[in-house]
Amino acid sequence: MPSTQDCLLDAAEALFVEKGYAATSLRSIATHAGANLAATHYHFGSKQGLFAAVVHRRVTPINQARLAALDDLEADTARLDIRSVLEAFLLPLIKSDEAEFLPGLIGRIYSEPKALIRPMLEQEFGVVARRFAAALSRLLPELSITEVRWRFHFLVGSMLQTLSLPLPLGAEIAEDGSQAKFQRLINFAISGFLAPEPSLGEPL
Amino acid sequence: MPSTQDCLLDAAEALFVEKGYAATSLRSIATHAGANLAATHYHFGSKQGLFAAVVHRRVTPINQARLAALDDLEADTARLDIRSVLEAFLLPLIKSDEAEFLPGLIGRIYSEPKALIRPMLEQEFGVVARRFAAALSRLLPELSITEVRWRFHFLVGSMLQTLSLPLPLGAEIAEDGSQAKFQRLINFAISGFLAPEPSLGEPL
DNA sequence: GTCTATATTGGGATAGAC
DNA sequence: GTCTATCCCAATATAGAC
Repeated sequence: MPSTQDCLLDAAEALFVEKGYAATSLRSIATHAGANLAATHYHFGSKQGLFAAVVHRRVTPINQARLAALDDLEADTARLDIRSVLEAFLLPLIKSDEAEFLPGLIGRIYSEPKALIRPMLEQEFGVVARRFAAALSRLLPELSITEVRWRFHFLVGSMLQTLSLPLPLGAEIAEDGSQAKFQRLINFAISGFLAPEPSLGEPL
Repeated sequence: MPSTQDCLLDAAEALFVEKGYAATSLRSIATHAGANLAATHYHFGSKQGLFAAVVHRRVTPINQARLAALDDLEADTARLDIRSVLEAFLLPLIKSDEAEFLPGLIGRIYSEPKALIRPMLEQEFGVVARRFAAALSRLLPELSITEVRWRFHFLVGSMLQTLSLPLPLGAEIAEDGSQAKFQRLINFAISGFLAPEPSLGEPL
């Protein structure tokens, strides 16, 4: 029997993913969790505290897996290439045991009111983003570090889009599995990372 | 002197972008617009109606510009290549006169509760997505149409990420202008589109 | 078309018994 | 640690005067 805390976290997660932060009431969370309204305040202090706990619970193991995979790669430079680094970043998303709700949740994180989420973003992902950008930069010494950061930024955007929408806009049906989607994404991104540095003149 | 309707649309847009749909009250919109609370219901019927009007006002001219640019390209096949198609899709975002609030707004659209926004998404963007995917598919005949749609999907994700966050996560400062960001994005995406079709085996 | 005033509902948070 | 009951406030929406 899961604890009340876990029931609340599970219910809150599902509802935040579906409806977003502001549109989800503590009452509905408590109801879905089979718990009492006051229990949310007892355990998490506030709605914001509950949200932070929900995010932290999922993001922490993912980011640990990412950094561990990168550590492994950097300890064995024979396997270190762009593909392996991108896989170290992306595959924890689909390999994790708890990967069921995680995609939608991470998609949500980016979209909540800035005042609420921007600090969490930097705190939860800042270290990871910097370490992966640095690793990629060493593999792409002909690119400026700024350019590498932007390309990583684009990759994150594609990742979030893939996590948020189950299939491309304008498509009929034909769902791929998560694995296939991520294989497509990694293939696309590798090629993007290998592009030459653009000339930033004004011909737009 | 702008009309009350336009004042309401402007204020609503700014607040929806900043705080999201659910977290924005009609009261605050009316206050910022210098209008009355009841005026929102008179002009737009409901909060949802106001939101739809805000989105439609910005998205329609952008999508018209996109389709017009694509029409021009397809009428002059000498200029038709991947870069020109991607530019036809992306440049209206920064060339438009009203491009100030638009980026954040489009970023928002994707993140609101699915029940509210998914139908609008398909209606506002479905045609555009299909036409651009078809154009790209003709330029990349060696790729399956499914693969092309996915790559376009990744591009849209990168675009939204770029519109939503002003600079890459983990970066210090060093802001590029919009033009430079989009040049980087187009350069990255062209290379991605030129990648060979991936083999979708299971080695993940 | 624009206002005031209000009806009605639902939100987050808390006090205090058990 | 969990409950009931309640406070207080903000929300959307509407009715009706001007």
